[in-house]
Amino acid sequence: MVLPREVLPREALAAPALEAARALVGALLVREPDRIGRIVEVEAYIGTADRASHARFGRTARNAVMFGPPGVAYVYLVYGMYDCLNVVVEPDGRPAAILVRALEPLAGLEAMRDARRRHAAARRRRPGGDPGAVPDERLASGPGALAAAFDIDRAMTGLDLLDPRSPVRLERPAGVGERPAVMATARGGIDYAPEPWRSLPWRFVDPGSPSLSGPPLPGSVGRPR
DNA sequence: GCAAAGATTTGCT
DNA sequence: GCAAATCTTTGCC
Repeated sequence: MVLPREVLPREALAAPALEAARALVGALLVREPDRIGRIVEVEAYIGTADRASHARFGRTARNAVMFGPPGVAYVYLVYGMYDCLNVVVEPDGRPAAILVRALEPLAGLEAMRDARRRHAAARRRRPGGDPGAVPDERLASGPGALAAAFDIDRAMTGLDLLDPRSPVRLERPAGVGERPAVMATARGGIDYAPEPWRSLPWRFVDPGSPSLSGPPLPGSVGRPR
């Protein structure tokens, strides 16, 4: 991208999870050598009491990194098919993670399209559709699609996303940048969780983005995204 | 050791 | 709007 960038400061992610989540909206996800996306949708999963969080069973082999220091990647496989990228937040010892649900593609769109096609072909079950045919702005809309477009998988769990040498990094435009307006809504895909967890407004989006996943925002016009 | 369910996506009815 | 695809993680016997 044209503008100068800098790695996100770790303090922004050591903050309480809801603050860290807001700070991630508008940040950049960089995938070496050529892919960049602007984060426009995230969800927070906080503590062992959150009945929607993987940390609700306490510390296990899978979620161990959630209990570690902030800025580290936690990638898990969902429904046996899709990898999902989380950013560990809050200080060491407190289990919290932010699920990165959607990006606005900024650079490397062809690489994203190729990666989507490659991952779809690997799951050679269903004939028909071509995931590489989605419009540019939807190449990384949804956590599974995002991980596919950026070639992110479970082997990257534990990777420091704030290390300038990491192949996947969190950055931001350098200098004094205006941050986007952020809207809070309920999290999705957690019908298994009881109230109040199911309805907590722990999903944060840039409401102006054409790259959001899921149903239309409350109050938005019924135009398709 | 086995059964159940899941932080999703896609295509078809 | 609904259901299938797919396999790891977790819980319970």
